[in-house]
Amino acid sequence: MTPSPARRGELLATAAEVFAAQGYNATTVRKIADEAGMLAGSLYYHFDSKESILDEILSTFLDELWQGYDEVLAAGLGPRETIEALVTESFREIDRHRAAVAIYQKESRHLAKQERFAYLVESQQKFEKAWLGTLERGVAAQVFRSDLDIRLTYRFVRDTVWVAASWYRPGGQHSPEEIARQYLSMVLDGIAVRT
Amino acid sequence: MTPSPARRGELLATAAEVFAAQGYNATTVRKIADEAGMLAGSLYYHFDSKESILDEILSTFLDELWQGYDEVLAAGLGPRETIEALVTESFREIDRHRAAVAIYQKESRHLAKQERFAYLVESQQKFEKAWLGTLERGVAAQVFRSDLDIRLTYRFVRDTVWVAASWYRPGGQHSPEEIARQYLSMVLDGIAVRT
Amino acid sequence: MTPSPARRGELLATAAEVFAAQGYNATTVRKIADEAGMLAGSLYYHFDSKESILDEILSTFLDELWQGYDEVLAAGLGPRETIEALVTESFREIDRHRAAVAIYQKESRHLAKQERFAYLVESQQKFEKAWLGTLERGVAAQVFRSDLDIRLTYRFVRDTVWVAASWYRPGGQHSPEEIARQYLSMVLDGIAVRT
Amino acid sequence: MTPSPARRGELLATAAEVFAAQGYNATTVRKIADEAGMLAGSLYYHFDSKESILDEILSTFLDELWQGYDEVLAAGLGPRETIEALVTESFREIDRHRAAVAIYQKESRHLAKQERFAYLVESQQKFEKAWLGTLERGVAAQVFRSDLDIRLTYRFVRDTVWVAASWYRPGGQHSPEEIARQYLSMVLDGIAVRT
DNA sequence: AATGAATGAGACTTCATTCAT
DNA sequence: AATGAATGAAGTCTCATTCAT
Repeated sequence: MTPSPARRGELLATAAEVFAAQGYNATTVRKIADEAGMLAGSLYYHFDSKESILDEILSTFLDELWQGYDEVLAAGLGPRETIEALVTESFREIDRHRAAVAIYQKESRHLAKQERFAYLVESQQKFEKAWLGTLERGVAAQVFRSDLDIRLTYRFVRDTVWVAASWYRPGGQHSPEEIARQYLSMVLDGIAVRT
Repeated sequence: MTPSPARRGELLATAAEVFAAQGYNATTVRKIADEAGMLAGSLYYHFDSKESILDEILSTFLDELWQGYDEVLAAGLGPRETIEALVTESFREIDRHRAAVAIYQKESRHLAKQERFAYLVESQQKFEKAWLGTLERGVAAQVFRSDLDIRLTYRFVRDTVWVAASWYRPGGQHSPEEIARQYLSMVLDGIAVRT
Repeated sequence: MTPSPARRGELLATAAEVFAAQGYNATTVRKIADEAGMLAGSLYYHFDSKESILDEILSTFLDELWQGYDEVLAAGLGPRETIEALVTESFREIDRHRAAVAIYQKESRHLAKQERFAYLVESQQKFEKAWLGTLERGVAAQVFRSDLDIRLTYRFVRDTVWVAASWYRPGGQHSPEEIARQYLSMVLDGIAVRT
Repeated sequence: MTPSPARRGELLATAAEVFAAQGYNATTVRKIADEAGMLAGSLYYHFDSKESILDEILSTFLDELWQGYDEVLAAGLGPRETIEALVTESFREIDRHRAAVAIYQKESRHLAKQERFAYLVESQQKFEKAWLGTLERGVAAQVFRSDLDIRLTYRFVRDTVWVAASWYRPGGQHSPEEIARQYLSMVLDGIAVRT
């Protein structure tokens, strides 16, 4: 007999998978229910609405993400080490919450317009502050190049990490840590051979 | 009986803008019509269906993209120069077809399942062949690092370029060529200061 | 297997209150259960259906009402005294069954169409016979005015009494008997000062 | 070819009729559409929602009602004449808007809780002020009896008039003015023969 | 070229009801 | 007696699409 919170969790995972695969709008509540082996109406015993399912998926993910990030940011590491830790943590989150990350990527921009999803905007601002700040510290400390537009660099690093969610499959040949290592190597040192 | 091509073009541009901002599924035909200053039904004088609007936006974009790419690929450049030319050309396309690129990014994966959009799959395959091939040539020629997983590198470079469409605004402070130059600098040489 | 009659009675009272406040159709079985401190499904241990709850509320009320009315009608009073007694009895019923009366007022018309609630029609016919008959006797006996349309008078007196259920609150400053006295005074003698 | 406002008006009248007959909640949007000879979805070309149909029915009715009432109240009549004019005006409104009045009677109490229908509360307050005030003036001027509870009298007169909507059928044997005359006669002078 | 009105399929949601525990 | 979870029918609403004008 599965107790209630476990069932909710299962349903959320199922829903996240479907949202990620088809897009939130293109996903019907019936599709989720089918996947969960129940009727569409039955979902409403567990959740208020389709939107609240989405909400719970995203907020749960962001809560966990920030737990990891905050720990890193509080550790007092140097700029380069901070970037390395954040990227590694990010790939771990992608590993754990692949579906949620994919949804976040695809939907957050237009969801952010809604009152209910205001926390997406907040999160994105904290995000920017953390990364951009670290990069700036690194430039000041002459760890990162100063000849690049810093905002461009920020976007480059940020995108570089998160787009991975669109093709990443948990249980593939590379562990999240290995992918992080290679990504960091490219981002930090480039793909060209040094001459 | 054939409606004026100029009007069609305007309507396609309007539709692309709305699709990019809200997502294809979340965009109603009425929203497009509103934006174009007409009623929803009137769009059907110009187009067969909502889907055919999307189709025309994407295929027009890809046609132009491949015109540029094919020219680059036919020029007989070295691997590094080819990558540089492809990236630059890509940013030019983003500049010209920002909305179409954004739509492509968000929707191509699930559209590709439909017969009608089979060309998206073809294009993506040609794409992979061009980039991956160039990277392999580069590794062989000892221009690019050989210690990295080549598919990871491919995804890294590819995504890194195209996600830019999600934040790029034509007419901003950097020209597409300038952005390309900085991106290339990061991708090729990394963001870390050389020691 | 028969649940306790006391619990049934409480639940019926609770349900009646909610039906009266929100209307039968607008009342969900869950709302009743909430009010009773149980879950919706649990009501079905006590009752067959939502409709049977309504049925029991109304039929219980009408049974009691007719007990009182029949006593009055059997007492062999004169027409004026009969009207006085019926009105007084009516206000006593409103005092005892306020919710049921309010429901009856609002829902009886369309419920009457259903087989199950045929007794509402019967009751209404007996009702009309009792009141209209008494009024006619009164006109014949020159106790009531003969210059008025008798059906209009009937409706006037009937409605005037029962609508009171919509604002009456048990335990207010006037007893049912006092309200009956004032109503009768208005109905019989009018509100204008005699000249 | 019926121009748009006329069509709206027809649909509103149809909807009002159905709402009055079956109750707002028990009325399905499909029933209204059937009655209007269209499909359920088609109603949404003309109206935002089922609720907005109800809103428009009620507010249109109240607007017209208050136009009539305000004229009466501004005429500077004595208390008895004011009551007579208000009652007559009320029966005229019942004649014109029978369905709307019936809906108002049945639904206004619980609708009033919603923000959107706040005007029902306002109207009801103006209503009370107009009638109660007139009655008080009449008592002071010794035109109405002073031995009755004035609020009871107010409810008596108010209910007396409006419940008529529940049985009134336009085009019956009595004109609204004739019904008003008889009601006023009962209310003012009572139904008992004077001795 | 465009409007106004409607269609019809299908979406999300509600809710009375059932039933194993 | 009551819970927790689910069913299934039905309800409101949305939206791409059609078509006479």
